[in-house]
Amino acid sequence: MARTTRPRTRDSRAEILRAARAEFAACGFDAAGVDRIAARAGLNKAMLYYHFGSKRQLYLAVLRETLETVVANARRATDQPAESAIGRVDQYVASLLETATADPHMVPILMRELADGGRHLDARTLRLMTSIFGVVEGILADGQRVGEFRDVDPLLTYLLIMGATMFYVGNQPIRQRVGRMKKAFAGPVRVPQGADPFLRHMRAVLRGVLCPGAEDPSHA
Amino acid sequence: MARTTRPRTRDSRAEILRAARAEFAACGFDAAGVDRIAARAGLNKAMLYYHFGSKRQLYLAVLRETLETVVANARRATDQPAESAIGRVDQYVASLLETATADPHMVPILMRELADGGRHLDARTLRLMTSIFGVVEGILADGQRVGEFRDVDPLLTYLLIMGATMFYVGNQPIRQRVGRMKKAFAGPVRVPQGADPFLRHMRAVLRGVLCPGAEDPSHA
DNA sequence: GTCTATACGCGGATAGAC
DNA sequence: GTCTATCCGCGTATAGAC
Repeated sequence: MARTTRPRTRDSRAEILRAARAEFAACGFDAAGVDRIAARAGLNKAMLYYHFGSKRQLYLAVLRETLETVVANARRATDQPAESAIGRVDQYVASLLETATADPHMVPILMRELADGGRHLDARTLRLMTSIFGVVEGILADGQRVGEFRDVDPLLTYLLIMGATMFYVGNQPIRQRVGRMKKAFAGPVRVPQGADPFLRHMRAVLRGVLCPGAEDPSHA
Repeated sequence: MARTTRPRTRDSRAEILRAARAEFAACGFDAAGVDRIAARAGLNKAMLYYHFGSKRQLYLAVLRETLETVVANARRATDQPAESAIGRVDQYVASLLETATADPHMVPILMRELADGGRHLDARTLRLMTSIFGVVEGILADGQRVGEFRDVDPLLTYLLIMGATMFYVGNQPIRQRVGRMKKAFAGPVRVPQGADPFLRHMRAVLRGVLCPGAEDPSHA
């Protein structure tokens, strides 16, 4: 009964959303073209306005879907009871990286909205962003309550994880280009690829700042 | 003799660059308007093309100027001989944050170019980006040589610092908005502001991951 | 629900006078 | 070096047939 859309619209709505995500990721809101979105979706431009009303509402739908995925994955990953609070932090970071890697459009979309100063965010979408922070905050509070964690600032920790992850994923194109033209450069710079080096690094970083007296062997 | 531009152009070139930086930061390359840039500069649109040839070359000039500032400030800050390698890391982070705060257009410009996958970067500008990495790499190599640092990956460390700094600065508008509408929210979330909390946090983070057996009191 | 056709302004870029 | 005037295509959005 909560069927707001009719049963058999084929899936033009979903098709438009898919196309819009790709276009907004590639161009950003202002530079995105509704013509291109419609073409990518294999539909006509008028259908965009029939289903979403405006370019902006379509963009908001894409943004919400993206943030909802991040929140849902983070909650699912961290709700599994782990043996320790730092284990839940690890699960959060891994979930974030996996989400960001699974959809190559996620990082550009979020980075562009950040560069826009959150200009297009309405209250509901803004709450979604704070929900992601809430996941980190909850884990840190738990760890601090049982004395496993130091009293570090949750927002700074949240931004550290988010910034590092977004940059690691978002920098991949540039890293590859630099690696390809490394002829004239002296440095045999090992360029880390894939999830493992990053996750190991972040485990070391977060243990170092969160856990008191951690002289763990995870640095080898 | 190396006077490529004539003495008295008033400073229309510089004025255009200033206006272009603001516009590119606010909109990104594709969505930026040469009309708006010319208007902001108090000049005519044709002057843009007279001085820079194309929108893209103008954008590249802005990008290079930005990156050159980052590199120059980072080198100046870290070339001062410090008592320890970790002290030079602190100086690098502080220089980066100060540069990013001094010019409010820097972070959006760099984040948008990152979201674009470095699409507009030519070889020369790409080298400028690697120069910033080179600064971090040099400090880490020095510290590792004298046994002060662990053998952490320089690129992952570079991305950690850069990502955290860009997100801390770039998130300020959203943080302020969230703080302003915190009525309906339970959490009395302390929102860190200014340079000091961030720099203290980063000092703790980087000591934890770089320095072996650091049970320092900087966490209080 | 899906399409075609169209309104109408703004996009980058250039020509040419002064 | 600086300006005005202009080319021409693409931008979002809408009207209305089927």
